Amino acid sequence: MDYKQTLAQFLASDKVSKDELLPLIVDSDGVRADIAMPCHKLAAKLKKSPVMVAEELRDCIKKAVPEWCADAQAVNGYLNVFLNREFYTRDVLTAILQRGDDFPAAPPNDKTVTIDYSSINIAKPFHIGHLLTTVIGGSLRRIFAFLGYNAVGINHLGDWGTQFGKLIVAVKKWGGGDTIEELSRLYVKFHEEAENDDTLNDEGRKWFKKIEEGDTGALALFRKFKEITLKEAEKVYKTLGVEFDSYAGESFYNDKMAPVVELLENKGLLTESDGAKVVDLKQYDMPPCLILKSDGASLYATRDLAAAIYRKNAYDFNQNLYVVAYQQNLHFRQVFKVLEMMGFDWAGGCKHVPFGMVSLEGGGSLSTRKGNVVLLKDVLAAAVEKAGRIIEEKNPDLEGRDAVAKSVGVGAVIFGAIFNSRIKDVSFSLDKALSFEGETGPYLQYTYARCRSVLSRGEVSGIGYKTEQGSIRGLASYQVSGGGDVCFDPKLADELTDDQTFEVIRLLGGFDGAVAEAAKTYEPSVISRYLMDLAQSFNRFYIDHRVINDDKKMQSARLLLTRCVANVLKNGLKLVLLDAPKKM
RNA sequence: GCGCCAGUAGCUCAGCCGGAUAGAGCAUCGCCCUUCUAAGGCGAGGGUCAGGGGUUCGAAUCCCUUCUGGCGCGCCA
Repeated sequence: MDYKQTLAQFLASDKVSKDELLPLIVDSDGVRADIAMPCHKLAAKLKKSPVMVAEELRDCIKKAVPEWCADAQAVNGYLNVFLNREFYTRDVLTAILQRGDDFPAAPPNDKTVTIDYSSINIAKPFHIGHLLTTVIGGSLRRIFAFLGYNAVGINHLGDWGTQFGKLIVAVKKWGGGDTIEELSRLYVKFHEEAENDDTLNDEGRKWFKKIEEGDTGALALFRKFKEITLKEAEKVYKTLGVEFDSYAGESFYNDKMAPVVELLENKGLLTESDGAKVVDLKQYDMPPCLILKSDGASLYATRDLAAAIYRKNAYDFNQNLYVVAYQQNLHFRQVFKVLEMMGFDWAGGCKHVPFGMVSLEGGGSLSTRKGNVVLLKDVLAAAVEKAGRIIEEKNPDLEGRDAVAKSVGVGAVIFGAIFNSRIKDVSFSLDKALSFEGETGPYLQYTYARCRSVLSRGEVSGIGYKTEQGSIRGLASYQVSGGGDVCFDPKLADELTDDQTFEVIRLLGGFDGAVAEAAKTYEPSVISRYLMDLAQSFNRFYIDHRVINDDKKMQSARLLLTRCVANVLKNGLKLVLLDAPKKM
């Protein structure tokens, strides 16, 4: 529903092309105009005054007012255009209703995007530091899938390294290690003890070597750690609604790094430096990228190179995204540059999607080694518990209250993580994570439930609805097209033209733009913000406009609008991982 | 020291590919449930858009610079 396009097309002439005009046209505030064009740039080009240009364009519209346009004015060098509200309303509402209650994904576009997110470490607890990458990545996966991409979610597990040797030492010495909590305690204890006893570290290294060599005992323990961790993590993923297509992590790439090193060698990219093998990046103003340690062992970058190449071969991606904290900015710039130097033309499709740092309120930093963590499952449990209490208080008879409490509580936590731009640092506050008022997930869910509540009444008395049985009540002349079970009667549009109502409709028309923008910028928050605007606007409409009333035509119009808001909210919420309960 | 990122209301943040009066939420204060869910709505107060230059008809937005904060800069990931 982008009428800027339409306007640009309309105004295009042999003097100015559509493409020149389009970037000049802006959304306006709905009062001075719906869409507007400051004419100063154009005036300079045409060597006329902006006032004159605006007037000429206005006259051009006035001469033959197109059906989508209501009025055009020239004010101080601005061309102000008002949309024909009825026309716009018909356009927008019809399109939304045709998509049905569950918007279908766009047809496949033959493009693949791989997304690396969450990427937890084995034998470490799932804490709030992992929340951002997990939900941002999970949301991006849904957004790209919705847009018709083949979206591949990859959990690049941290399942390799000396820490597993250390854990084995701890298990052998102190026992336990059968649950994630025990593993986490052992990990902390090990580091405490190792402070005074360095031989522990040596033993840890020895045990890790055994894992590498395939020692059955060591391997069995290692696998157990992995199993325990994944089982626990999968519970959290299920709660969050986050999914993966692959769990290929560090251990998966063990046998895939040697060929990469060889390739680097053959291309003459490796140089020796203090005993280590590096790729020099001086000409790109970056420090060298370490490929092999002086003892010949591989490094982080080596693994990421191997993983990127593997992903290209396995998935043939067009875009390869890494949802990883911004601390690793330099690392990814180096890796991508090395890929480019290796001659992979797809290196440009690799993108780091950075996000901010999570710290604990009061200044503490998260540290697994010190045991200074807030477990995600605890936060989620607290949120669900609180949601349950509120339901108990406000709506004790609610059916399925446990499920609703879960949707709302979890929704609050997820939404809190996905509402701000990725790049912002976060000081984690439980109070804020458990906030259900104002700009929160529950606010959106509440608005949706409010819509459903109205609709459940409207379906009894309204026209314009398909009943449960499938007949269309009072709609003999209406045509149903597309996937929706409801259609919009064009005659109803004149009931929805007041400012407050039209503002809701304007916002409804912006849904696809918001989703596209979110994908383009890898920012799920664009969608969260959009939904917030829509919900706020609907709530204002709701307070001032009674939907269920005696004027059946007006009621139908408002019911259909409410239906559209509900559907956009529900489908938008899905893209940012939130459920939309019908009642709460 | 060098590099990257950030600095907008008391707090958390939108707005940043230049446009006409800088917007939300939280917090504070005051209103609105005998009509569709008050997890809601309305109103009030609160801003040198970190400071200073510059470009432009027009700058929170672009450029330069200073300050403040975060992060990174070789054998961890």
